Amino acid sequence: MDETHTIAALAALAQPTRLRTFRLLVEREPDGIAAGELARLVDVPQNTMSAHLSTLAQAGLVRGERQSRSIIYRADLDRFRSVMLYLLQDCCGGNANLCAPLISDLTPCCAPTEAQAR
Amino acid sequence: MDETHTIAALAALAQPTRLRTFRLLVEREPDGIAAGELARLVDVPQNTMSAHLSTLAQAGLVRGERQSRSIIYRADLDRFRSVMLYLLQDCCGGNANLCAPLISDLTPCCAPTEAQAR
DNA sequence: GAGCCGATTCCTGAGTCCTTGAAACATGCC
DNA sequence: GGCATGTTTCAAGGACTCAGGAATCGGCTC
Repeated sequence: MDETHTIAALAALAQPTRLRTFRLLVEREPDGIAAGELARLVDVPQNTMSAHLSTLAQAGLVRGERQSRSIIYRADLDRFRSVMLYLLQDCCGGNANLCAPLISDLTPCCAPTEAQAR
Repeated sequence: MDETHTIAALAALAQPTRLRTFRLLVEREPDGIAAGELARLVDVPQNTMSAHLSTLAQAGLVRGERQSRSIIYRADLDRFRSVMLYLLQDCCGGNANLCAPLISDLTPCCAPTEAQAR
């Protein structure tokens, strides 16, 4: 994950329709949602949604897969996680105070299990 | 932290000069850096930097404080952290798999101490 | 093949962002 | 006051973004 990719991801998420869309897709992992249903859920025309999905896809945050007539979109959690990590990296390189409270806030809801810890 | 503020923060960071500037400020917490020195470090004209700093300030990510002739800018880590939390919230609300590896990646460098844990 | 449906592509007008020269403002020092 | 320094504000042009109507494409069913 480098600066260019991070900028693309941030720009992709810095737009109400796209942020909502992406959050819907994160919620619905790993099932995904069809493009048309996304348009309905977010209440925008299909072509508008298509343009936004293409932005998100270009940023690597979502991926679409054709399934008969529909195209099912899914969030790429790995990519999203690495964007977050890139942004939080600085804290490791000199400012542990940034991450520590964040981890504290995050841990109660979904602490890593033994199996997941590396 | 609501959607509007999050969008503003993401848009503010989704620009190379501003992202670099913000990361410099995070590194240099809690000392801060003067506007002019930031312009020199990032290699942009002073007025360009001033415009970017004003965007970052409007998003709540940085704050400037006059100190004699200079204006010292500092990153607002609390604000930044709450943006991150907003983005990661979904994982708590339905998708623990997103956060767990992130916590694992983050913990080695800066685990919360007893005093900081809530 | 004909028709339909889901999705994308093309296009265009309106709006916003980025940059930078020039001007203005604030502060400190003589 | 006069001047230098650090910073912001103003204005303008070029580039990019967003939304949605119209046309097009791909795939299914009959």
